[in-house]
Amino acid sequence: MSVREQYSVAIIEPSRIVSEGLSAILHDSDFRVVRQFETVDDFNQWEAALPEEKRVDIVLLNPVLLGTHPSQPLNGLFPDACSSLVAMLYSYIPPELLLEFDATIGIDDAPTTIIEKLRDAVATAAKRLDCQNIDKQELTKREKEILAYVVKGLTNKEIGEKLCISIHTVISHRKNIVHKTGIKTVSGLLMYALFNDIVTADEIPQE
Amino acid sequence: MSVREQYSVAIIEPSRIVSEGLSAILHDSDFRVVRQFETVDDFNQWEAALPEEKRVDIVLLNPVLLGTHPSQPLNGLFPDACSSLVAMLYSYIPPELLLEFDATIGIDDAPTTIIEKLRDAVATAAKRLDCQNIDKQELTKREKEILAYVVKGLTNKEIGEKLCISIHTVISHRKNIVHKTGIKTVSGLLMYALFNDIVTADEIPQE
DNA sequence: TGAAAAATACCAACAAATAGCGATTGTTTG
DNA sequence: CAAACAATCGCTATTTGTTGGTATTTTTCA
Repeated sequence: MSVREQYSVAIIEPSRIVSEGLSAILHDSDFRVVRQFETVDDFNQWEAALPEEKRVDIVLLNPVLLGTHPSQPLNGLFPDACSSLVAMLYSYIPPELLLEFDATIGIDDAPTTIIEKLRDAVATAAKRLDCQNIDKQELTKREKEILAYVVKGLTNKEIGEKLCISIHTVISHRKNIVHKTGIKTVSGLLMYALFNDIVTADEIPQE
Repeated sequence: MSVREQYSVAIIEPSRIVSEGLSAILHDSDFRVVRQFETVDDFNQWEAALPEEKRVDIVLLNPVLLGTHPSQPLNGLFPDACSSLVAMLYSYIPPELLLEFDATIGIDDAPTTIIEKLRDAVATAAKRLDCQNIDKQELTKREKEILAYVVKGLTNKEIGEKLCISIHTVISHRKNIVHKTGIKTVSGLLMYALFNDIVTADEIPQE
């Protein structure tokens, strides 16, 4: 995936208006919409028939299509995480469902904003690939979730209550996080979390 | 605002369904919905006529009523920030618009979740008031020195050894730092230290 | 379908941090 | 001078985190 290349985009979006609008906006950019789908199943069917190297660079997906249940379909969607996943938002989506997306586009975003966000998303995906290849050990989804709460300053007990798991489990996850990253201090973990897009700076309570 | 008090709530929400639903859910809690409005103007008119001490504890507001323009109406809404402001979300709202809210309620939140979030919101508002009253003081040179070591991940004992002072002194300094800044978590302190040029990012050990 | 990985849960002993107290010694400053 | 502040040190009690285990259930995937 070189820098000056045109990036291919697939849109999975139930609303034709939104779908067509996005296509129009991306028409004059270096993002090329190769196909539009109305359901995840349609997309999966199409994608399955594709050779590995013809996979799209970006999948623009409306999270409502995933239902309220968390990330089960997502894991199946991108086993190798070779594509960048971007959420198209115009109805309320619980924040925890958005964790696995590389970016989110709002219904009232300006065209320039949208393109900018897509650029960020491919960069994030590229970084994620690097991390997978280079990094010794990637954190699991659950571990990232725990880490996010840790650097936000919640105690183990609070995290356990929030995720409805025992404090022992939280402690176990923390042990694994420390072991995998080799980072023992909260400050170091915060830097790691910021650097790896597990949290953003504005999520850290300054009070 | 004592602990066992009933908190008064005003709802500003264009959808009657949502508005009534919230009222019903809060009916059996210690939150009392005193009035429902469909526009911000309606609310402002009502609120203006109220004596200071009769202001509601919580304003539950649908952010769509604020338009896409950022927080101008919000500042006017609560000049003294005596109330807690909670967002009612069921359509997409740009994240930056949600910064000034003490909490956000999603359309699919369970009643217990809603009540929990409202409780958090009043706590946040109370803390915000405290911060405003005890206006922030500057840290002393020694305190900054301690803070630098804290965010670098040294323990109190290590800091004491490094500076050739007792661990009790370190603890005292830390207490003063927490009290002056109002920041209790290491992550928050790191952000503070970075923001105030007490440390730089590359000084934070990522191991 | 069977093995591996991830998530879950628990224990015990120890280390570290926090809260709430007080107290002494300088230094600055109105 | 007296008051305010900074820096130092001390105590007790309690909470929270760390470390190094073991073990079960669920999920994933080849």
